[in-house]
Amino acid sequence: MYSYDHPHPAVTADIVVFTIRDNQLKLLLIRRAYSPHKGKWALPGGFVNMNESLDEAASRELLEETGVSGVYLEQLYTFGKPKRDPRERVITVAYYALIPSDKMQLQAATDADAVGWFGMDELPKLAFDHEDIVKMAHQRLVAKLDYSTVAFQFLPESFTLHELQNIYEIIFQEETDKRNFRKWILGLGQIEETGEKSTGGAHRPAKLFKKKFPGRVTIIK
Amino acid sequence: MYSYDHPHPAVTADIVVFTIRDNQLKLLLIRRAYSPHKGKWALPGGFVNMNESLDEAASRELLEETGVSGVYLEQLYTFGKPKRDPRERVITVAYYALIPSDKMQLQAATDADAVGWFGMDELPKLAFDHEDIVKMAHQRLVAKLDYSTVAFQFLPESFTLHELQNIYEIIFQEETDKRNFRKWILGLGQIEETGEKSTGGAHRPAKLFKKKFPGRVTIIK
DNA sequence: TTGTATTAGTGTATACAGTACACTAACATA
DNA sequence: TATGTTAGTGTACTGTATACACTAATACAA
Repeated sequence: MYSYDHPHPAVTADIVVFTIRDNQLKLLLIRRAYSPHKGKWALPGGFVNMNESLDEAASRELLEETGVSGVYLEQLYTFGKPKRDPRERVITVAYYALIPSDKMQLQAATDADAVGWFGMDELPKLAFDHEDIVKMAHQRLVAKLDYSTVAFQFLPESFTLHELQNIYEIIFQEETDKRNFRKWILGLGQIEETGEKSTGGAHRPAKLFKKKFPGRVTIIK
Repeated sequence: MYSYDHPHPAVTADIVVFTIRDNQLKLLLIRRAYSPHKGKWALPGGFVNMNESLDEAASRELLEETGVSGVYLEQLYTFGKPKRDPRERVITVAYYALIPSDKMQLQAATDADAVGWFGMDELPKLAFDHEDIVKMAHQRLVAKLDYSTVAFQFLPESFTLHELQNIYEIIFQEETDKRNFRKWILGLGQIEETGEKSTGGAHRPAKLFKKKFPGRVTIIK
């Protein structure tokens, strides 16, 4: 039992987990096992412990609920309307995470029934105000493509220029000229050839590239 | 006495209040009357009440501690390292506010001794981690000048182009070409002539302008 | 082995936005 | 009426963004 002389809200860290799969921007959701909103889909997340920072809480929850660690994670916004949660006053510090396509299989580490990936245009009805959180995360992601290298966080270690262009086209929902894209992306000076070539397709093999600064998200222009 | 079956942090809303005065970007600080950090300067702010949203808490605190209302206020970031406050776990949802020069006299509404405006390059040592908060607010402000019309929030109802240019130069800390600035700012289509002219100077009077969408901050480019 | 389907890879011309730059206009005051 | 001070204006140049079409290299099937 913990007592205070003035009322305190509960604080959670919830995470909007994005990945790209099947040529779609997808979102990880968890089906709630308990009331309120039992059976509805919701963002992964949970209470912030007293001895951990907000960032730590977010990455711990991400690991616990999805099995993923070491990915890009950024604080998004804090949501705190009084009646968000019917039980008590809950303030949610929302984060968003970007999972590269090759880390995706880790998703199997969790109970498959309660976890699902949903395309942005086929989202189910969400618990609490999680729809607002998702909307804001999506806006932030789209905005950041314009002035940073966040998109690279969806990439595996080595990749073709076509794969990278695909990521931009999927998120922006519009096609880009191939030559202009290449000129631009190479001009950023953030990627370099590995020397290897892609293999397998019934077509000319593509040069493989890698990030010059893997963990880092750079502000461009 | 308020009891919970797991520990809850306290949540505050603190505000970084900017204005432009004496050709400087200035910050409002409050001298702490009580321990901890008694006597040190700190950001205005306080606990979020259980029946108000975070935005409401921020604008209430702003009003209570500075007498200012109806100004631009935007959530900045949430700070929650475990030992930020020596008393208990405190999570601070930080906001920043922009005060137009003509609303400045309202500052006199508060206890003058405990309140002060400080230029960004003459800040005193701050309580808690408020220096981090200020730094981030300043970065956000500078960044937003590039892609929005936030700077207009420093303007009074009518203003000259020179005054507007000054705001940009002060925040960016660099001079701009007059003709290029005018071409650019008029091209945004966000301001229009009032028909009036400035009066008083020993020089040619300047046309006065007003914002087309006063409350609104537009994303540009 | 040859043909076909498929993706990889490349350059140039044009439009547009950003930048550099200097003089005249209108007022207040001495 | 002369002087000091800020307001106001246009053009040439530079660099970035855009539009656009063909050849290269592989897998596979005939």
